[in-house]
Amino acid sequence: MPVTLKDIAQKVGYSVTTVSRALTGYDDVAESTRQIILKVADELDYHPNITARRLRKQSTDTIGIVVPTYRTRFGDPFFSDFLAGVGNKAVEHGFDLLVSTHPPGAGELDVYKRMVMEQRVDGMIVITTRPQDERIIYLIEQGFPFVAFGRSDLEMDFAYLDVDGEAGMRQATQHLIDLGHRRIAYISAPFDLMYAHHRLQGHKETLSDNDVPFDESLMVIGDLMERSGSALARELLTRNKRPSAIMACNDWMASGVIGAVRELGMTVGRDVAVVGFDDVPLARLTHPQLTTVRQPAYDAGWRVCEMLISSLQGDALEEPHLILQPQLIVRESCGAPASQKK
Amino acid sequence: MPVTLKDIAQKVGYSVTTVSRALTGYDDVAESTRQIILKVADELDYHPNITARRLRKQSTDTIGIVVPTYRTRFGDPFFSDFLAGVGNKAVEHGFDLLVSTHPPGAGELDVYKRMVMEQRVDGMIVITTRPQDERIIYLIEQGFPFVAFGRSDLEMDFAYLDVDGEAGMRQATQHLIDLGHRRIAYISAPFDLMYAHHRLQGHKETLSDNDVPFDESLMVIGDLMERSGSALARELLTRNKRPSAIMACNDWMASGVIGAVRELGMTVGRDVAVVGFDDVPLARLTHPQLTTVRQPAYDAGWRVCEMLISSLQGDALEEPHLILQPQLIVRESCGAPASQKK
DNA sequence: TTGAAAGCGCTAACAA
DNA sequence: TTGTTAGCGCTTTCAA
Repeated sequence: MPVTLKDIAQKVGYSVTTVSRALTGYDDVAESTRQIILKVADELDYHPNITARRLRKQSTDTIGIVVPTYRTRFGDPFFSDFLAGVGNKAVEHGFDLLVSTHPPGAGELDVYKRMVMEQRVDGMIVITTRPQDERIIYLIEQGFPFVAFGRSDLEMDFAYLDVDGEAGMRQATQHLIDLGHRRIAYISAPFDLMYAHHRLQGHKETLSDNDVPFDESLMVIGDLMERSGSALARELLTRNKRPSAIMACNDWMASGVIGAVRELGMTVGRDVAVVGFDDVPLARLTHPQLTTVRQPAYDAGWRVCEMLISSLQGDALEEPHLILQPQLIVRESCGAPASQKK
Repeated sequence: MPVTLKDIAQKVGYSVTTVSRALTGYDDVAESTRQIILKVADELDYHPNITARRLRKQSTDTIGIVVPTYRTRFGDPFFSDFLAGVGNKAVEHGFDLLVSTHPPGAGELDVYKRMVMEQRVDGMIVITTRPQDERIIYLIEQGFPFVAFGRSDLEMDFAYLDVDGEAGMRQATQHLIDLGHRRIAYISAPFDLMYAHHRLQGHKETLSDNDVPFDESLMVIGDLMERSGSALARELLTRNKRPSAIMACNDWMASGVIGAVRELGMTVGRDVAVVGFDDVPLARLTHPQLTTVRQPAYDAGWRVCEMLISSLQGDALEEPHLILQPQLIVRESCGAPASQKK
């Protein structure tokens, strides 16, 4: 049986209240009594019952996050680093992290509702935002504290941190154009993800800035998995007028592209340039190493969590809309297109 | 303000007790009253306060897990799949998953103590077990429910699920020997991890079974990261009598080995065979594709969680010591050693 | 079939 | 400086 305040109170002969106060560090307890109480609490190895405290305080000091699990894994390897950042920040401030997974399909919103309505958590972190995001709409309507990783396309205002996908794709596209590429294929993420729009926009604008027409037929949509990257690349590269470069919306699809290029007997970086997005650890391990756009996943998780904790502690966020700048990491998977080299 | 039982009671004119009973599905409530209560509860969008229920029931329906975060990421990419498995299983049974991270260093045990003593969770999952595992000793001493992923080297008995690392390394080593390799380097995991011992044992036994002497100098210890794999490989491959094959205790180090081999101007699979362990998604994406031993991470997480939930629900585990068999996945990174091919 | 009362362990307003 | 009292929202005897 766990030790309670009552046990200590009985042993020291003070009231439960006094014991509580002594242990919580109030200054209206005589130093001598405090010493006795502390000593006994220590002897008995007392730890407060967190549930009772929560009920009384009407707050849980817990942050909720729902991680999409696609088939048998985290939807995106990006999330494990993001989650590490969130977790470390939460621990630092004494917050618990309640992680729920949700296999693909409907019912995602219910997970949020449950966390909110049953008062399991004090605030939530929303990831993989969508243009019309019902989770965000719900949380705003409920007036429930949350911070999103990613923007949305709603009228309503809310706190978020995002990585500037537009700028990221600008850098990447410009890089390819500078290398002489004109026929650039683009493997997008599904457009129900908000970042797919930002990234595509950056891509299009950069083409336009350089007077390269955007060729609709060179844009295809992948499902973020490696297989879809390789399948789409195979299709793109066996066309009559094949692209000289392929950009993918994440590193996993890009690595699939690399595999497909190899299978077709071409050489990445010479025959076809490949660019990814995210800079997950994998990107350094492909051959040739992948040129990609670095998103600071751990850092983003850390800061999103920080924003949420600040607002939970009543501090108005001095900057409720944070945009981190991604960074083009040039490795080996690009190069001047074959035609130029001759 | 959230709706409470009291609100409903007031509205329908019954006592809180009756409302509680009606909502919890007791059969000693008149059907007519139940209907009214259910209707009003629905109208008011009532959801029970989970904290109050927990305090009353003295149980949290929450499972705790502490994920080691090494620098800025999960210590092992393996964990994200494992965690997805745990999470999906927990959700399925209505359990919450409380995830704590712990940056490297001391104080790991304190995270466990806090979860246990403050009664945050009903049971725990322990991962990355060690030969003398203070966390396991602690949990056993406390009589606190837990299931470990991995074995230990303690006198005491406890429930665990493990992957048979010995058998895994047996298969891998035998594979290399069958291909004609005799000088096989072995990059171990640190020996404070229990599985490092099992895997090495499998390796040694297989050598011995095939009358290949174990050469102490060919065994080195890595830190599980890619860099250490490449550094150690560089060292091994620039020796006078260099190994014809290198086995690594996980895929990340193996991918580092592949990189080092390439840098040294040798060819993986022809000059040097490389074998990994885990079969993380990365393994299919290296070039050449990595021959490795598959650990079913998602499945392991799923089943560990299932074991824990069973025992929390009072069912004695019919099989408290589960060993999953890993599977050698032969891809392209091995081959007959160069000398044999001639 | 329903309700009153007690209490899970804690904190906090108020009184002494 | 300390104690009394009340109550967070729920479940569960026990009695009516």
